[in-house]
Amino acid sequence: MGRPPCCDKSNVKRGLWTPEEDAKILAYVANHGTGNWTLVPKKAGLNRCGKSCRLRWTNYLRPDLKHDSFTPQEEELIINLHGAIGSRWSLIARRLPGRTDNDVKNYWNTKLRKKLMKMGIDPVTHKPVSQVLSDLGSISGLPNSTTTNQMAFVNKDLMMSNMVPTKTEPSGSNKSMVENTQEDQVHSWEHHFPYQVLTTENVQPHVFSEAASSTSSSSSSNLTHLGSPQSYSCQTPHCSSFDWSEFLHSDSFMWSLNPSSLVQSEADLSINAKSNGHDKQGVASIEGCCGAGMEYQTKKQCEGHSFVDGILDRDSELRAAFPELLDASFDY
DNA sequence: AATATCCGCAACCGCTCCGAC
DNA sequence: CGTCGGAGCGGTTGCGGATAT
Repeated sequence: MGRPPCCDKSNVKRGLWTPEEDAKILAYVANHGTGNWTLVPKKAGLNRCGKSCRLRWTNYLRPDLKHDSFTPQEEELIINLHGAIGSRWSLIARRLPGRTDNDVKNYWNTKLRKKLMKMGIDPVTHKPVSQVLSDLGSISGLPNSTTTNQMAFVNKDLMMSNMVPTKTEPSGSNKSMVENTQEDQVHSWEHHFPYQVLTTENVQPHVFSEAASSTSSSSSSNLTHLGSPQSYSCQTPHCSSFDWSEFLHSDSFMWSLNPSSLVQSEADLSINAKSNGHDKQGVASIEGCCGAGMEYQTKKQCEGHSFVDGILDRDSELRAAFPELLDASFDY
């Protein structure tokens, strides 16, 4: 039994707003302020759902909104924050005065996501594509048939895009690579696991052919590796037949794209990794995520802690944090 | 010039959160 | 403590303009 609709949708106007309707909203808000949007249509003389009125106001009519294009600084901030907290658009938007969550979300989906994919970066995990593929292939103890199915839930757009990592971004906007955080890894799980339960046999050949055909030169070795079914028999980082460190080293240049890239440590990210709810903790937590993280990477490097070591450390941490994923009973 | 395709944005949908009762 | 309902959120859809054929 779901909750009843907020209004009678058959009797309210939908679609684009007219200047007259906008004027009514503006006049109402000027006189009464915002709040209790369900009453606004009636009081303002609009044949619209209250929810629709609220959206129109918050996404378009609010006087403090910017309507010009995103600046490179805003762009970089969005990428960094998305890397840190994922698609928490409202939280990201709060860091961008004059922008709404809808603005940020649309900008991400239409511009930034594609930009990252062209750079060979998975926009979901903010990891190099080859590493994402490696991660997918390295889930332990899977029979070949299951493992090949995993490939079908790899971001289709990613497969369709130019997967060749490029050292130089033509536009010169080599956006920050965000070092993998535990949260990123959790995001990876969150985004990819649900798809594993799907029956994907019909997709699989397509995906593999996409992967193979769209791959060339520098990254071809990695993907050929993945495209070979027998190579899935054992791909844990500690498996003798597969050296993850060596594998990752082949992409290490990706991680030096921008030495001044923003990075985060787990300590910086106090955000609850599983905070899918609209927790307010995240608001405060992201405050510190764009600064101090730099020190973390530098410190680690100074300690002789290589990037690959970091990945392996985090792999161990993740395995410790999610032991059920290693449990044979955990059925994909 | 006409048509098809792509792309960006505004708006909608369905869900969760959370405060009031 | 449970229910109700407003508010807010993220994902998705669909329209209209831009671009390609």
